[in-house]
Amino acid sequence: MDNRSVKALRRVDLARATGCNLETIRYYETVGIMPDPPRTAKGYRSYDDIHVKRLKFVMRSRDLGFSLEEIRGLLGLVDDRSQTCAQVQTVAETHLEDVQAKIADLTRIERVLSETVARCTGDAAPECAVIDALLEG
Amino acid sequence: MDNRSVKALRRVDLARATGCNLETIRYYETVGIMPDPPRTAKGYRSYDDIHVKRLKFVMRSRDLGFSLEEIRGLLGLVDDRSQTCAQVQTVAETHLEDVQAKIADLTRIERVLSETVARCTGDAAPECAVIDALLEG
DNA sequence: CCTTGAGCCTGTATCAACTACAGACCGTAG
DNA sequence: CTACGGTCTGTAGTTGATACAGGCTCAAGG
Repeated sequence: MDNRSVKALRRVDLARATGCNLETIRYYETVGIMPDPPRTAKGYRSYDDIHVKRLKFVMRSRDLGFSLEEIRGLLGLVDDRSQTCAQVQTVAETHLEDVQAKIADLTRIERVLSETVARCTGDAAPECAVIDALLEG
Repeated sequence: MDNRSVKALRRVDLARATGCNLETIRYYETVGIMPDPPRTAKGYRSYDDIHVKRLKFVMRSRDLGFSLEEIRGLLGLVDDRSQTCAQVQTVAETHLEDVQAKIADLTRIERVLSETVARCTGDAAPECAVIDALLEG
């Protein structure tokens, strides 16, 4: 009988299965993003597929720029599935607006910066358009 | 005789003149971004126009997303003006590339996020496209 | 049986860039 | 005189990890 899918995983296995840093897993446990896993008689952490799934969820969310606070919220909604969709939509839309605001900020910065750099002669002189812009702003 | 321009400023005056947080000024002093200002007989910090100028430079640079490390570098070039332009150009161009990379990242995130949110029905159901995307990714 | 190496455990320190607070002192106006 | 607002220092907290120290355990190879 094939029970690979319920095989107990060590921490290093979980790290390999997800690509997550070993220490980061423990960090997520201490801050409550990941549950404290069951322990073996000797006190070793013992993981299984649900941990792999949850950690992947967390990593994908982090990859999309959700904060750990936001992820905590999303996980709560996953765990307690009632009225989920509308609430998730709110979290995601708020985050989307944050991301769009950041893009707008960075785009402004990019414009100012590239305009300024373009005025740079790049020679060995002590006069520099970038410095002037920063000094006179 | 009008000597407003050389009037000694207290820390709170410097904060008001620049819009910088009071505590941030001290922080910049401890990390060497701002010089330790002269003290009065009673040990109070005493600032003048050069501090205002320098702090404004720092704040404009921060606003453009330069790290304190990068700003330290720029300030060094301002203080010791020899071969400035070419070196400043290098710092600014590297930073510009960082900014562009961040914009690219965030744009990818924005696309994924808005596509996912668009599939959201937003109703009171426990099924949610966002959660599914994060779970199955 | 013993050693070796890999893995486990905990706790603590470090990073950026601030922010905030505690506890004490000072200086001036009413 | 006392209240208020300012100053000083030192230290802790924030976010999201990452790294290391010091010690324990386990499985495989000789």
